Amino acid sequence: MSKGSKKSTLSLAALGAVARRFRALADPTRLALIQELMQGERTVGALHAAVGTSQANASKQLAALAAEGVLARRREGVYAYYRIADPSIHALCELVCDSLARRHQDAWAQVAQEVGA
Amino acid sequence: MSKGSKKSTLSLAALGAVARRFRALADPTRLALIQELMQGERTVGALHAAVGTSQANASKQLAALAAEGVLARRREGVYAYYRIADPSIHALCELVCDSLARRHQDAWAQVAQEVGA
DNA sequence: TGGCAATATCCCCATGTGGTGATATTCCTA
DNA sequence: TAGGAATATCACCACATGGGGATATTGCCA
Repeated sequence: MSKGSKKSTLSLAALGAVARRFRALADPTRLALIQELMQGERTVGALHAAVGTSQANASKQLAALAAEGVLARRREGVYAYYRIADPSIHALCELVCDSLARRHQDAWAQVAQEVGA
Repeated sequence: MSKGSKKSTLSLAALGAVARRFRALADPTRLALIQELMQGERTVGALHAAVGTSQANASKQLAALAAEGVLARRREGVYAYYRIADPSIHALCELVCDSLARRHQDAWAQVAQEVGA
């Protein structure tokens, strides 16, 4: 079980940590919250209004993202301002979006080819 | 509901697709299978032995990853060879690993600072 | 201090899903 | 063609989790 010997083989614990990070991003509501935060710091109220979910759910999902280190929270009086804490989030979402776009493009091309043939 | 006017705002459907892609990577067993496949094409038998899960579960998880476009399958007689179909997987995992490593490093630094103070 | 607004937490439910054992399917070979 | 090995599928269970309503907590202001 000593993991460090091989060059890039991760232990089960490390795989679990990576999985939890991915799981934090594996929900449309949380992605919508993150997308809103791409434009800058926002309060819980503004976020739950923009995303269209309940205040309770927005607070819960934001807390989950903050617990995973994806977001950071700042208190200012009654307001709680959330912001993106992990700069890699941008690159992650871009990578996935590009991959999905290419996949859809390929699917279209294949359909066109089949129809044309 | 039509929100496509802004430049980089994704629709709910698009967010769902991105979420499903992330969800495919949000499991330690599936990540272990992918990690094994980083070294090249493998059969289901070799993968379930290397990862340490049951044959049924390995087959199910591999099928799920293939359905999401992450993996591709090739039949050769009785054997089913799986391989990584989406090249962005490497970059995705590297990004997350680097981010987690930096986070742990920062946590250590903070502990050291608190102890030293 | 009383009241209101913003946020977090608690309880509950419905659904999704990882895992397993048993079974079906498919293909090779003797 | 019969048997066996590799893979996929099915039925099922246990559990995690997204979501909502109600409520608690906190801080501001009149």
